Amino acid sequence: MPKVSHSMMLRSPSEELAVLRTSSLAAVVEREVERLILNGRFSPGERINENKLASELGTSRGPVREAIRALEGSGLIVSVRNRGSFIRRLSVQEVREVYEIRSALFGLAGKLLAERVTADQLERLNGYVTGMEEASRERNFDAYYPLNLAFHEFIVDSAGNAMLAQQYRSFVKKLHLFRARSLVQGGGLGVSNKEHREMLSAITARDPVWAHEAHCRHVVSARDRLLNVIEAEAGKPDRT
Amino acid sequence: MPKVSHSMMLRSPSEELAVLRTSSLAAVVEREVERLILNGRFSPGERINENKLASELGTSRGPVREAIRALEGSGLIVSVRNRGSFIRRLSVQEVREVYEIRSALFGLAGKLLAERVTADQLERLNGYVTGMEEASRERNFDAYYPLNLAFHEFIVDSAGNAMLAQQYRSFVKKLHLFRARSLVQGGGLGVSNKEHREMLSAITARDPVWAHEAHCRHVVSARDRLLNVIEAEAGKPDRT
DNA sequence: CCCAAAAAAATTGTCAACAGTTAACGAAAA
DNA sequence: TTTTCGTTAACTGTTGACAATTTTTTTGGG
Repeated sequence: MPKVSHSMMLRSPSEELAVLRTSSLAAVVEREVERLILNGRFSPGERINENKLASELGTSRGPVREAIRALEGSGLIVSVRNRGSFIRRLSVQEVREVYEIRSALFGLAGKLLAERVTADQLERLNGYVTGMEEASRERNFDAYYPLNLAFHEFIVDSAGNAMLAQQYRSFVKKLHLFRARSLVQGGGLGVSNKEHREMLSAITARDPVWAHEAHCRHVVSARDRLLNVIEAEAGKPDRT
Repeated sequence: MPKVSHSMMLRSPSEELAVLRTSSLAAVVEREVERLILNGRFSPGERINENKLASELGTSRGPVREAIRALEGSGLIVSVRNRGSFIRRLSVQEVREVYEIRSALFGLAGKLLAERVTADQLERLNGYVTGMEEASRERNFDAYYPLNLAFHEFIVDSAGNAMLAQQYRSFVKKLHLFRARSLVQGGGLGVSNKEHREMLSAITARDPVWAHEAHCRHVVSARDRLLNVIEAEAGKPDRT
């Protein structure tokens, strides 16, 4: 009896079977654990109990261990022999490192996109940006964030470098491994919109150097906003 | 009885045990398989036989499967359910993608290093570059390549971003997944030396923008050399 | 001789059991 | 009361077995 379906995305039994035919149980467990991490159901530093997880997902420990190793390979989990596997916890320094790398990757995406962008793509990019500006004016955060996410995804997906897109996503995921996940995507709507506008201008102008500059800066400034908040928090320790 | 030691780096029995106490068998297998891939004992596209590998390394299939999943997570292996796991094979397009990313990462390393380089580090960098120039004059390839490798490693390790260093290495490893591994590190000693000189100058000048430029260009030009060779090979198909 | 279907072998996917290690708990001594 | 030691429980590491699938070989017909 596959308890899997309970805690997973809803799927019809036939679909469930179709998935099991092409991807191993380990792969299913891997996706599920990643989801649990990204949703915050697993917190950074938390230990993963193989037995518990296996019975919750209705499998044995074998596939669970394989899934854990896969996630370890992609940097979301850290294992210590005989002690267990833990959700990776990023220090402030490591968050800084992630942003530096992400900045370089996103800058590359901007540059590549500027060199190859099509009219259709420009139109869609414009749609995202004006949409975000509108949502921002209306203080409609629930509309803003999905648009913001889609905008960034669209850029890295349109750059013509699949590995780059995958790596970029991998580093965005890593930011969920910081203790204060909620702070990461916070703040600075007005500033962001201005930056988005410039990115769009650079891409529209098909200017790779400018686009690289603008895209890099956008991530760096997101990093600075986050570090400022962290520093502010460090000042007034308590409150939780 | 651990047949492991045969195919691995030589270690005394006590050391062997010390390793086994801190790293699981799966981790040992993972390192070993990675070594086999990087040494070319496993070729891109080749299938990995779990039973065979397990008995060769003196373990059971469990740790082997875990190791395979870890390597899948870091992008060296691809698995298909019920068919097996295969050493990943990179297309020319994917090689191009790897170089683009590597260029961005190495450019970042150069920029960061230019901002924080110490006198000691400058001296060592200078040593590498003059060493390579000397080896190049003497046509001493056996001396050149280790120096070249150490030079690049030293740069990414000194940039003050551990994750960047790890990622950079990961992408260099991926280049071994191209069918013609041997071509990857070939050619262009004179040109490389000129580029190395400029990189050193930019770092010495502590000029982040220049260093970024120079480091990026260095990787791009390595890519172009490789792509030229590939194109030349495509012209005259046979010979193997 | 070649092709298709069936049988056999090989290989992967999953599981349950066992061994070894670590962590938790409680009792005895300082 | 605190600390230390020993016992017990929980958990991880590894293995071998079994089930399911794919690949190879064999066999029979055209």
